[in-house]
Amino acid sequence: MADVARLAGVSHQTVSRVLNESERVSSETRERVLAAMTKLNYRPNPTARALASGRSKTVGVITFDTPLYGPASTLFGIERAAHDAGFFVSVASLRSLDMPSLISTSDNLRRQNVEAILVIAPQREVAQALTQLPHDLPVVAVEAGPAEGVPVVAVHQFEGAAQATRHLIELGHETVWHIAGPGDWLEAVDRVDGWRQTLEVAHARVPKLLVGDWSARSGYELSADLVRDPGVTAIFAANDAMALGVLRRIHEAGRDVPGSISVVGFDDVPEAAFYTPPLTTIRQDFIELGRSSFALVLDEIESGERAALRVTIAPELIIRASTAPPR
Amino acid sequence: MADVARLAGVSHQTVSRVLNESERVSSETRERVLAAMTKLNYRPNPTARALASGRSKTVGVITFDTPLYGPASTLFGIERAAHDAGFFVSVASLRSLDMPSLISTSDNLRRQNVEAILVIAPQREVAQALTQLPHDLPVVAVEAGPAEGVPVVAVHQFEGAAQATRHLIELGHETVWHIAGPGDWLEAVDRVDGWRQTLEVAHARVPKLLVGDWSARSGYELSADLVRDPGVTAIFAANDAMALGVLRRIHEAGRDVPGSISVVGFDDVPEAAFYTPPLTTIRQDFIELGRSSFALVLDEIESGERAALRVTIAPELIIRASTAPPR
DNA sequence: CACGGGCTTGTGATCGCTAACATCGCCCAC
DNA sequence: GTGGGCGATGTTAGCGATCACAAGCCCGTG
Repeated sequence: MADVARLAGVSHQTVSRVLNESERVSSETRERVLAAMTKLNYRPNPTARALASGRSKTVGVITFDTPLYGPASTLFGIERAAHDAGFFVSVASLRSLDMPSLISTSDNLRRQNVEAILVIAPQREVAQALTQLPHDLPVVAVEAGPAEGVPVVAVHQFEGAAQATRHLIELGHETVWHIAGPGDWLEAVDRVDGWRQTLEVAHARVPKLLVGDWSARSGYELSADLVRDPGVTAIFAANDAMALGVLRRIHEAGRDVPGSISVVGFDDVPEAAFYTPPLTTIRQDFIELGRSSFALVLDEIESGERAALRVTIAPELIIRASTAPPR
Repeated sequence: MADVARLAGVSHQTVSRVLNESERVSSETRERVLAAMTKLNYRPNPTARALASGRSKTVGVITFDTPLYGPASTLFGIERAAHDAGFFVSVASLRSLDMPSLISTSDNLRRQNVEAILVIAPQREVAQALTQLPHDLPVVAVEAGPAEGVPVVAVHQFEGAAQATRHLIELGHETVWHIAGPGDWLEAVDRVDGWRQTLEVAHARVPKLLVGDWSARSGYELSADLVRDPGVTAIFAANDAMALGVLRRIHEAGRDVPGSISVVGFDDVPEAAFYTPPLTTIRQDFIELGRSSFALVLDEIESGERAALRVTIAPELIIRASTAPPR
């Protein structure tokens, strides 16, 4: 920086002003400084800037350690948006889902001078702990979060589940069985609610809830009894992987999809269209989710104000060959 | 830090020494300083450290923008290992796969003071560009990379493809068709080589190569002709998603897997065991891949020496129900 | 013609830490 | 007794930027 200043015949502070696009520099001087920068191939040092200004052009993302499609895609969505805005992304994963772990992870990020923290950890414990985090930094919960205290950007899970259930009811099924995600996941809970309330509105019986762990295996195992029951004609799995497990089980049991049983998933992973049969599911736009989340924190960072408390992204019912009217 | 020094009755430099675990501090003083740190709840500021020392305890990961299972899992593996070693991970994605983009991305990371760069971008262009990167920082190519000049940590693709092909040949198939990944992916190329050479060794005819884009859709579309040919009894797809597309196509064509056609995939995504039928595939341990990659850079960082040029991780053939002897 | 005010630019301190060198005891060997 | 060596600690400069304030200049106005 000193070299640039010397070459341009100005002080280091003027160079800094040019760098920060201050209005208080004459265009003539600015030109001279810019030319010097180019000539010397000068690039500002973000670390020094961060130290002096407290601003780092970096956001922290706290995620829990999973290669699940949703969180991974969301992370990429965030990265993409951050990159476009000239921000860096520092990732930290949660060791465990308790409060101390969240605090210490956020603390680490914080010490790195991140300007905001995005949390992709849609478990109830984490959401709760989130409200306890210091409020000096913008914090946004992505995918799911607490009801209040922290802004949340999420797909409307309730609505998605309702769409799935309604679709099956409207096809003429008497009721719909549900294989839920783990009870400590907020999304799982919302989907259960959407499913249950839709059934109730339709005056349909609410069958016993089955709870899986998002894995195809759990879908496979939990549906063992269901497929033996000829009364079961419609199953809504809380994600595509579990739906896949269900499809597998039904196939092994010699029943037909959708002839004998209809199945709906959730997520619309890229492969869902190629399952046997192609899966009717609820699409979540994770990239958009990441993008919106980043837009929200960026807004908070720049305005200095607390952002809207909830941004909701609409899910979309994708109808494929795994659903049909009951026989 | 000054506060800690004052409270402990020492100079700030001594505090710094304690922080950096220098041997030149008497244990008595160290205790006093540590006590003061605890009492004041002092945490060192990584930014200032980075500025003063040039060391940041951060590694950069360059990835290209994709939610593909492999890269995403690898990223998590790296994060996990980095976290365990007390390192931060800064992620930057590549705008495009050319050299300028790689250079500028690595430059960004570099300015953030990262101590090493891991590149998850197994495309040929990137690998080539990689060798042009400044060598003042440890750089490691993960998943695939150039033949020389940059250390590479990767699963042995050739071997995996050979295992897949051999498995089919040993079952008695006359030959094996292959649906490859995009030609600019090093892994895709290696798999093609493994497939071709295995066929040649077995004196089997080498059928025309089909080239997809990793998506289930491409597998589906490329296999349209194959399934109409009764001579086709074995297909090896270069990843599980494409294999899924193939399974779908075969199913639609009314042929049976594995009765009429055997199919093998690559990756062993968690869902592969639940495809219809469960997919025989080659498992790649992405988490281990990430872990090893980080271990390698950590070693380079700490020793200051250039690490081994290639770390290879063995793939594993997972036999499931999609393969059988030809009728 | 002197003075106030707006625009530009410069000066010095500062962010929180580490590097390099200086200093201070203390013990040992000659 | 004295010089040397060594371990422990302190002092002084940076690292590369920003911030707060000061200063100079030009202009319009009373």
